[in-house]
Amino acid sequence: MPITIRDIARNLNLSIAAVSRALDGYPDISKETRQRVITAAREMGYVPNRAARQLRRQKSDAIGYILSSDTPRFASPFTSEFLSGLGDETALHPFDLLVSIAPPGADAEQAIYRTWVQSRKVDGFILDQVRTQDWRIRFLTEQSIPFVGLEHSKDGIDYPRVEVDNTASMAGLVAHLAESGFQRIAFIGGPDQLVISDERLAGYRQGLADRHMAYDPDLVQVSDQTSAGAYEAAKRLCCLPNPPDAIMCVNDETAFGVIHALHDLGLLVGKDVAVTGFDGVTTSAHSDPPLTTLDIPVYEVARKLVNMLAADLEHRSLPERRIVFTPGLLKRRSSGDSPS
Amino acid sequence: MPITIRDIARNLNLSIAAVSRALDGYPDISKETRQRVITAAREMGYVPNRAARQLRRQKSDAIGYILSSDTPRFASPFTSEFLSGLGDETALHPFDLLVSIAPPGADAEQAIYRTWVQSRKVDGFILDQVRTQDWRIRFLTEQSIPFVGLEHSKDGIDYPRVEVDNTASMAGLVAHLAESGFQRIAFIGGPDQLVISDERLAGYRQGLADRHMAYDPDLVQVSDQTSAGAYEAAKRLCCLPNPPDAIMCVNDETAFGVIHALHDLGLLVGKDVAVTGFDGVTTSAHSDPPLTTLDIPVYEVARKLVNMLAADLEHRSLPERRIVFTPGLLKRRSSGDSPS
DNA sequence: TATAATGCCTGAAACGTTTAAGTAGATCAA
DNA sequence: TTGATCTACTTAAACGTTTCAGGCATTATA
Repeated sequence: MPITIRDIARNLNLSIAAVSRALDGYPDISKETRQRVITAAREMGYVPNRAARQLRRQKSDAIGYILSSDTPRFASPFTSEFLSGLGDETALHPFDLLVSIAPPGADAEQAIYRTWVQSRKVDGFILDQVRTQDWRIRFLTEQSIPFVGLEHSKDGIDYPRVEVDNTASMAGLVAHLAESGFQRIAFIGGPDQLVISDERLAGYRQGLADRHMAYDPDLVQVSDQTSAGAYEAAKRLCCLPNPPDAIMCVNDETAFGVIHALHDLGLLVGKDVAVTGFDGVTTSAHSDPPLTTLDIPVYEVARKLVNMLAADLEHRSLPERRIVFTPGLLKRRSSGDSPS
Repeated sequence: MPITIRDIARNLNLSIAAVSRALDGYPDISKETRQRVITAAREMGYVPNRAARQLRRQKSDAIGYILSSDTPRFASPFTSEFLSGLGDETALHPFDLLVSIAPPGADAEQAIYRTWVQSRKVDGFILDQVRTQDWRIRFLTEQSIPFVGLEHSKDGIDYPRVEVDNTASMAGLVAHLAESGFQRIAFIGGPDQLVISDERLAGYRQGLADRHMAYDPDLVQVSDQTSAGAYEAAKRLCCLPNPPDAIMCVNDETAFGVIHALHDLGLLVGKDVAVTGFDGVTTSAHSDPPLTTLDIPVYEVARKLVNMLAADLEHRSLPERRIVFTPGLLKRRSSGDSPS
């Protein structure tokens, strides 16, 4: 039987209220009593019962992250780096991290968010894979549940968030490919509700325009951010009468699938066809060949998000409600650069 | 304000007890009443308050996984595949998954397990990175907290677990290297309290003995399962007066560090020096060159563990208290095999 | 000296469930 | 008719906290 506050009270001949207040540091308990309580608590190995505290305080001291079904898999390098940041940072705050997966289907996703909100399982949410129109953002705003997001939806709601400068950096990457001599540049995007798909595609188009290169709709494929999906998309591109000599991808995972497909087609990646990713996951440095990509510090981004949410939940004012990261261009062999 | 059982009771002119029992399916509620309750609950969007339920039932419906500080990082491929399995499988059960990280130091680790147990944060634990003498296993057994583990400690306690046939498979891998013509085989292990370090080293030694190859203690390095640590260990090995022509690693992460070091030393991996890993994480297929490794279905293993724990917590009897996986040998270019 | 203020503590209610124990009313056996 | 047995509920206590509203000394103020 775990020790309760009542045991301490009995031992010290105090009321449970006094013990509770002493532990919480209320000023109407004498210094001396507080000391006695604190040492007794430690000696007896007291740990507050979470459920009781939650029930009374009406909060859970937990933050939630629900993997969207748009996210390929729990195990994708992006997700794992992201989770890693979330986990490491939450550990530094008095919060728990609750992770789950939304079953596929919009209804199922709504159900799980609703349940978590209603059952007060968590006090706030971390959102990623934000969509241009995102019901989650409207829902949580309505319910006044704190949340932070990676990327900004177009719902016209201002929430604490981290953004990546997708458009400009993609345009820059187009320029890099063009300078390396690649002429016919394709793009494989993700599900098109996603903000990143939208913005990265926009950057691709802007990059082409900047260099006065023609935009060919045949060269734009929609995929699902998985390497399996990308494998198929790449094959479709290579079957075109006039196939591309460069394939830009919405994320690294997609790029890995493309590289795989090109290998299978006997094409030399970085020479016959350039490939680029987006995210700069650590494994991108170890692919064969190493992947040219736009590096976002995923781990840091995740930590920042937790930080923002924690500040919000603790009613500290946020230093910045909006943080913009500009990805760094990592030129590697997949776009023809010689090994460093 | 979320809907409570009390709101339903008021609406239907029933006692809260009746509503509670109706929802829980007790037989002393008439079919008809139960139906009314259930539909009302659905219509009103009732979701039970977890904290209240936990407090009353004295359980949390959550299972815990605390990353050991022996684990390199949240973001290692092994961990992420493992987490992925845990997450996917818990989602299929009426449990939450609570993940945290033990701060370094044995005391800090004890503190977090104690806190989780005492505060009843979770009903059971998943343990990995099991050590030959593992206080966690003794502690949880003492406290009668259910848990399952990956690998079996030598504490003489019988608990539900998944084991990998480390020794035999490592011995087999030695044979494969020897057959490929590698003569001087080194081994980089992990922290030596770990069961896997122990058993994989034993397998290495047995493999040498099987082929009547000499065991040279200089060729055995202890590292920390990270690629950074392995990088250093590999350099130490290569500086020996009589350096190895093959390096076997306790896990894939270690192998990645070794490959990196060999690249930097200008050695050709798979030709000058063979490298092998252990785990068969998905990224091992995409390293440069692809890694020869012993494949454990990490994802499946994690799911099995959750399954076992869930069965235990739900008082279903376990079909098997001990599951042994035999890793498959993936021969790839890092040990000299030509690309398939 | 009466009254107010202060310091330090207690009692009791509340959070939303679950569950043991109790109770009307109907049914049934003798 | 009496009492036993069911059925279908209700009452109330409990889980371990937090917190509101006092309350009793002691000290300060008028």
